[in-house]
Amino acid sequence: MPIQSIRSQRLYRQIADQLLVLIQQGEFPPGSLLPPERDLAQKLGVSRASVREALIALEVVGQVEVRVGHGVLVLPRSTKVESSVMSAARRKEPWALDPEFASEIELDLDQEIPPFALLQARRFLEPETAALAAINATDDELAAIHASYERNVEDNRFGGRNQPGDRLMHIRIAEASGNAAYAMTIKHLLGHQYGVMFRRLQDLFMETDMPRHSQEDHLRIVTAIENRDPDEARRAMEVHLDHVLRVFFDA
Amino acid sequence: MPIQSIRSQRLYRQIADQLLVLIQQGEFPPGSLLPPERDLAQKLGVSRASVREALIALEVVGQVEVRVGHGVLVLPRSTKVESSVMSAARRKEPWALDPEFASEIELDLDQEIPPFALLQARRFLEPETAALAAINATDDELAAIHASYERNVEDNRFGGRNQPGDRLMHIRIAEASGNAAYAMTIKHLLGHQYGVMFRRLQDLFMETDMPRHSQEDHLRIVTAIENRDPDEARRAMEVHLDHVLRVFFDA
DNA sequence: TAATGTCTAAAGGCCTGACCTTTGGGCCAA
DNA sequence: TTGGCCCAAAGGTCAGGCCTTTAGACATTA
Repeated sequence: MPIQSIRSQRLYRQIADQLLVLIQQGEFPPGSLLPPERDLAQKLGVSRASVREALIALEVVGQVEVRVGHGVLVLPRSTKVESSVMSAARRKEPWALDPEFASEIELDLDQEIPPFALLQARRFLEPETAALAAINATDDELAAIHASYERNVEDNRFGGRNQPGDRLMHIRIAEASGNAAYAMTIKHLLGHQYGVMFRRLQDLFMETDMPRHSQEDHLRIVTAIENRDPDEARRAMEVHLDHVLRVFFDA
Repeated sequence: MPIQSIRSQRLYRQIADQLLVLIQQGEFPPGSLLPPERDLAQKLGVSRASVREALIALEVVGQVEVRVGHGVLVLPRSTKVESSVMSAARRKEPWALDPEFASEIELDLDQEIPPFALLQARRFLEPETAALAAINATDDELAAIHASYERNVEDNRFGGRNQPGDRLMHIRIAEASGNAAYAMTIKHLLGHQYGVMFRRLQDLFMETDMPRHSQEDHLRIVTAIENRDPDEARRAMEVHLDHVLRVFFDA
């Protein structure tokens, strides 16, 4: 008689868990700010005190940084957290690691990567994911892509420097490709775009009219995917990333 | 002129620090209960909410355990962890994570990915890295690639089921592409090829003459890279991965 | 007598609403 | 431009309340 021990998780842990998931899914990418405590409390249907407790838990493990009077900053995944999480995964599946293998290879997966390298990799990868998305996306996924596009439009309206909607859209497209490996890869690549160097470059090109330009690109991509036109989706994504690369290159 | 940055520590950290000191001084030895939250709040002259935040911080780092309706239990802890917690709290450095907490958090970046998806992604990505490696590899990197090839030959001689040399070679090639983002991505993709499903499929095709076949493929790739022939390297890698895919597909 | 059920004080869990402090951007004057 | 001022927004903290769980005292029953 296997009895399921019911453990009503304390609220702050449930909240922290949920926030972590959202962070991992690209809803709140590293470098962005979480919604204000008050908003979170309202959206989650809990009190602000509980949200604060969750944020403190996340702060203690190095996932976020709370800045007084400013907001809650999502930190890039620290290697420390990553590794302990991975070791947890390992515990679950003992086979995960060939010790001999691991010791030889730098499994330092979170080393800083030059922005240009990241963009080049995306330039190679994402046109393919866009084309696949045009073929494989479910209706839900189409809706998710469109929602992220709308969000990006919002971002631009307020002139936000950090564009969660942008990144979210690229992630949603990869997810819609029907290949989880692509989705994972894009998430990783985007998760890395928050190093110091990237920040500086980003500040630079926000001076230009990149955002509007970018928005037109995005619309073209979304439209192509919704029209189930893989070739056009691929082209549109290529054009978009070429624009981004161009701005970086000029800088 | 060393300027002392004045930073009014947030209350919960001051409280947590003080509690840690008291615990270390034996005021609240491991196994004992802390005073009730309400008492602590009164004695420290702060609100109960702040005390709770401090307790949660201590709980997250595994220093105490909060038992509903009972009290706050002091856990035994190595001094090493304690001190690093305190200094980390001030410096905002990533710090050791309470294993229990970590295991509760499911980071979905480490979700299992279907073997086929992984292979397809590699099929798309690796021909490119091979071509880039043929162009950009340094002499050291060429040597590393060759060494991993030799090792794979060794693996096959002993008929090892788990082929570290194989994976190593693919990683070395990606590293030699001159783009750290590709290297990281390949490492991630290969790091995922140890799920249960993959293992089973692998066992299957080890029955075939795949290893020898694979070794020929590898030689062709290595040779092309060493000859600085990107097109041939790309083709060779495509052929190799098509072989692998074929075996999987038949299974 | 021993097992079982009931009551209750105390402890943590959570919420509401208020007020304070810090931050950052906009605005205006020097 | 530069500097100062103002103000909205966001986090920091507090007070007090009500709910839920726990564990032990106490009463009940076989």
